[in-house]
Amino acid sequence: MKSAPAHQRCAVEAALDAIGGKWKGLILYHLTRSGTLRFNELKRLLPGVTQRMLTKQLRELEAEALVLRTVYAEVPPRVEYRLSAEGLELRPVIEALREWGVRRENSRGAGTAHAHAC
Amino acid sequence: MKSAPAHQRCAVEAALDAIGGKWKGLILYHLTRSGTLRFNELKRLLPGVTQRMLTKQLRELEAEALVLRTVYAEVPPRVEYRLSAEGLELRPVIEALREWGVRRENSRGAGTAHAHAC
DNA sequence: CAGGATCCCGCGAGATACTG
DNA sequence: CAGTATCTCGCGGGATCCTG
Repeated sequence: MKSAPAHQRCAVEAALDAIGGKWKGLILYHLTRSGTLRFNELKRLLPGVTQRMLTKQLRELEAEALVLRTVYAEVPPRVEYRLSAEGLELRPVIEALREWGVRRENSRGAGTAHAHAC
Repeated sequence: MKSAPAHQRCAVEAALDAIGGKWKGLILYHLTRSGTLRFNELKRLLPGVTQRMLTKQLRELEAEALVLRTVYAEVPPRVEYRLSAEGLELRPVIEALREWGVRRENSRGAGTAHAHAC
């Protein structure tokens, strides 16, 4: 737990603290789409992320109880990540954000073609 | 021609790029609530932000066409910030985020009293 | 009041090597 | 495969001073 700055935090501030990390938004987005993802699957979906950063972001999301981590005692090891109940409640937020992004994308390059990789 | 990163950016990625800065979420939130805010008003609403950072974040939001900046030729100078039409369309996102934050806040400290400063 | 210009430091984050 | 452990560097961002 982090030391509170003794400042009256509003809900939006707290929310942004929980999901505002560099890769957290995208991680949550991909988990809402895929349901369950292994470490390397997630890594492939996040172009440019390093293992170190991905691990760190996942650990923080886990600490916020937004993401669940399941380790299977196998060889080779398998670790799966999925949203917790609390994390699933972020879906409306993510969906609204996605819709905004799509509308924005369309109203910009009004003529050009659009391919969606994700 | 630029060397293409050859990576297909999705709408969510682009959206997070636009509003993912350190203070941008909170700035947008306060602008949705207040409609119009002067520089120092905004600064007071963001505890811990420095002028430098606030200026930088506002400039970036302006460059993304999410925030409009109006300068009044007065003495002392007055500068007002408000959301553009495109920025206003973020309201559903921000509102969904706020609701999530409030629900989360309540389900955590289930017994304790809650005062809302903002 | 609303910034711009400078200086400067810490740590965020990349690269690499190693491991259960 | 899914991570830790180190070392390292750059720049994000704070502090301070100046100005229209």
